Order: sequence, then C-alpha cells, then structure tokens
Amino acid sequence: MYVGYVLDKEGTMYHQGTVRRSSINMPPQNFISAPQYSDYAGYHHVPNMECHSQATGTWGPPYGGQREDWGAYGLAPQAPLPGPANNLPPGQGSFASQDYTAMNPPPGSTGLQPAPQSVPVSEESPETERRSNSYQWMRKTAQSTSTGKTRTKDKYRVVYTDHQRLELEKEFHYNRYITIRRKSELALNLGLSERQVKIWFQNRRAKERKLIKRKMAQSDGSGSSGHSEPGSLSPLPPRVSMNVLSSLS
DNA sequence: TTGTGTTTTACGACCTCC
DNA sequence: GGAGGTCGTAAAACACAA
Repeated sequence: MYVGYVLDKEGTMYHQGTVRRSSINMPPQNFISAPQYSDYAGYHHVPNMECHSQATGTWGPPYGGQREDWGAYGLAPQAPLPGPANNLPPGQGSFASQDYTAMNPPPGSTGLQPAPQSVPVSEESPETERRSNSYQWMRKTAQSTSTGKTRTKDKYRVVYTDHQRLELEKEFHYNRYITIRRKSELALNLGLSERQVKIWFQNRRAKERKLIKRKMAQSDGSGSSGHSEPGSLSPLPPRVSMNVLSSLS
C-alpha cells in the first residue's frame, strides 16, 4: 500500500533510501562519523528559535540575515551574508551556490566537513553546554540506526544523520521556506530526496509553530501578553514566497 | 527493565495558486 | 492537474524517571 504509492510516486526516493541506509546510517558523502560534530551536539536548537514568538520581527526581514546566529551552532558563515546588505530581496534568503559550497566543500576536498564546525566545546557558553545536553540525541541517533528503513520498507522511518539535520537546520534558520533550487541542492548534497527535504521543512515549520504556541500559552498563563501575533510566523505567505523565491532562483 | 512522554520522519487529506 | 502549503496523525527513536 504505502510501498505502491511511494514507489510509484517517487521511485528513486526509497530505492535510494534503501541503498543509502544500507550503507547509510552514513549516507554517501556522509560524514564519516557523527563525532565530527561533537561540538554541535545538536545545533543547540538556535537559542533564539524558541523565542520567536516574543517579537514578530525576531526573524527580521523574512527570516533573512540571521546567519550570524550560526555562531550558536559553532558555524559562523564564511561567505558574506546575503540579505539586505547584499541587495537581496527580503525573504530571498537563498544563498547562492557559492555560499553553500563555501560551507560544503565539493567532493574532492574534504567532502562535507566544514572546518569551522570544530569549534571547541569549551568555547561555548554554559547555556550552550546546557543545551548541548538537551540534544545529546543528536549524537546518538546517527549511530543507532544502522539499518535505516522507511515506512514503505521494513521499518517506519529513517533517522537523519547529524550532518543532514545540521545542514537542514542551517538552511531553515536562514529561510523558513526553501526554494526549488535550494531544495535540489540540499537533496543532492545530503543524499536525500527532494521530497524528504520538502517534508523536513514542512515538519520543521510545524515544529516551530508548535513551539510558538507553547510559548504563547505559557506567556498567557503567566499573565503577560505575548508579543507575537497569530500568523506572525510566516512573513511570506507560502504561496507568495514560493512563487517569488522560485522566480528569483 | 519498563513505562511514559517527547521528538522526529512520513504520510494523507484538504486547500490555494498558477 | 500539479506543486507546495498546513493540519492532524502514525509510529519509530529517544530520554528519563521509577
């Protein structure tokens, strides 16, 4: 049932997935081993990420221009930040390929092993370390699923590797809505299908909304009125962003 | 060890837009 | 009609307390 559907609809996805996972756990370019991200211990979930509801403009102009926050990941951007300063339209967060490759050296170099990621944990703030503990799962998951399978196969779902999640999170942090072009690039670079990337972003937005709701519920409960407005999560209506962004890519 | 709660993938249903 | 959006949900993976 699922198999039929999926294989019909996206044949490569799960075939690839099978291959990927059988070798996977560490996909193709993957990533040697999770420990190379030992510093990241789960992107720390973007310290501000859970505070988006506190100010509508937290993400600034449509989520763009926040890449400096990557310092929180131990991943400061190496390329100039796109965004207003670079005359990129608001919301057009998508960085050019060179930006991406700056972080993701092409095969032949060291693969996907951005050097900056080896920021010593000791340099992180106590808060960061605390968060790191909260995200230890990030380290473990990549190792724990050696036979990643999907709902359509023997198991229900795969567990993305640290690296895959890190890259996806970075992209998400930069732009909540991924462009078609970036989706392709990411899928290619991470050994995922475009469908997986798309769904990951959908789920990630859902997660964010959930966090915001929770935050708002808490602030309501504490008597203080939340600063964010319903719907403030999405400065760019999905459709608009999709059209605009894709036309710009 | 086990029970329980949370998070993470993945999907279907339904909607909007072109 | 197709693509991508949200919403709701299933179930695996995981964390953690008892």
